[in-house]
Amino acid sequence: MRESFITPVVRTTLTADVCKKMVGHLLRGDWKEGDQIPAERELCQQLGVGRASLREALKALEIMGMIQTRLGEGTFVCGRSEFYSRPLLWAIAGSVKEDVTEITEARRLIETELAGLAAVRANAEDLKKIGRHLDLMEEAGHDNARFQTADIDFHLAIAEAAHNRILLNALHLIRNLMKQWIGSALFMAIAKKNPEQARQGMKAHLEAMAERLLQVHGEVVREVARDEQDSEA
Amino acid sequence: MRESFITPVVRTTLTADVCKKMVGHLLRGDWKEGDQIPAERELCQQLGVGRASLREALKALEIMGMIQTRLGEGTFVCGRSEFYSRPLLWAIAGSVKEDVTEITEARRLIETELAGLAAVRANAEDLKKIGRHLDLMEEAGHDNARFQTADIDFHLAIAEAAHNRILLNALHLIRNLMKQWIGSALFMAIAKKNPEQARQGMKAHLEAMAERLLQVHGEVVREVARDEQDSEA
DNA sequence: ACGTATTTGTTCGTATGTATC
DNA sequence: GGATACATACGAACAAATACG
Repeated sequence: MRESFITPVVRTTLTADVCKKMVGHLLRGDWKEGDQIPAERELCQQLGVGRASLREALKALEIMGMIQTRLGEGTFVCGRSEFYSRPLLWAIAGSVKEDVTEITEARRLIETELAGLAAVRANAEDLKKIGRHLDLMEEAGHDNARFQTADIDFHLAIAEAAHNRILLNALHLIRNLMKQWIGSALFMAIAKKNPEQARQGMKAHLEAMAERLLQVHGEVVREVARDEQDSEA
Repeated sequence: MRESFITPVVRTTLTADVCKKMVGHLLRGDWKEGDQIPAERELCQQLGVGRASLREALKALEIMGMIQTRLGEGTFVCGRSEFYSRPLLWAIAGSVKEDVTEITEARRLIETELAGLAAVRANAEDLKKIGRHLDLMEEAGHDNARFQTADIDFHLAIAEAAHNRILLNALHLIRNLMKQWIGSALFMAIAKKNPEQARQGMKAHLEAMAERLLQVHGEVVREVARDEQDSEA
């Protein structure tokens, strides 16, 4: 059977096709998180495209956070959360330095609600993880570097206990803008499965940090300005 | 004063740097929506990089929906909504049913809170805009296309009245996944500056839409599956 | 209607820096 | 240190589509 119409030419670029195909592989699970995907030159042959076209697709996927290439090593598959949040990061990149108060507000909202969800949904494993990070924070004492790392993990554990990846990613984004501490009352509230108390606990701590954040913001602004000068030169 | 430590070497690729710089131009407004940006070879010289590096950055931006290249014509700047929604399409392409639930939850949270903020912060101009879109929704009647457009603008107007760009952007991203209607009770609550009533109003409407969204999701999955078959052939 | 210049699409060759063993 | 594998980056060249005189 033959088509009587001339097939309408759909103009697609090789790069886009390759991109689509690779996204398919990634989402279908042919390439799993942490896997190393074939080398560039090998992929070229398999796909039957030039190296430049492949690299353009690869770079696009990397900037979107789906894969990560390490010089001299190869290309590896990133986790889902990474690739969900990366485009968001680009999207808000322009508004970041504009207004810290808005970010603070957004964070307070998201984190407060996540704490509430966590209080309802956290399972035994979640609680164990949260408690472990809380211990690490205490152990860190006045070692600021260690404390911050533990603090970040602590917040992340709570967010994970809420079991909502979208909000988790949103928090991921905002988190990088602020380093801060948190008390133990919050953990207790979550452990006791008291959503309202958990919300209030988180809220109070975050509000207490708002002032300190405004100070930090000054440094961030200067840093950003310096970066732009560098790239401008 | 000099640092006694060796500066930690930060490894960045040329492509990423170029990408960053161009995003800066786009967000800063040097290149506006619809504008044609300089030709590839011209940009190469201006930036002092090879064409491959530039093209990799360009392709990444195109796939993210920030720019659009047309063969034989040039490269043009896309609108904001385009570049907000594009990454989501990639992300959603392989999402499973549970993701939709999470997205719905995230949206309910954000939009609910935005409504509450709007009730506190909306000024006269905001209210006028919200009211206008509400009128358009009523005028649309059973014309679904018109109704949806008006509805989207209506939600957007409320979000804008909250005066928080971070949350607005987040909503922007999520909004494209869902088309739905909203009643007028919400508007009244906002006009009356009643935050709690506004929150409840928005919440009820969004929850009512959750079921319908799960139906729509089935269609999306089928559409994506068809696209993949095409690209496989 | 035709041809030319411009612009993106695509490939290849080559040189270099980096990580692993 | 050396060998190997890999990504990084540049430049040249040709193809394809479009715009413009």
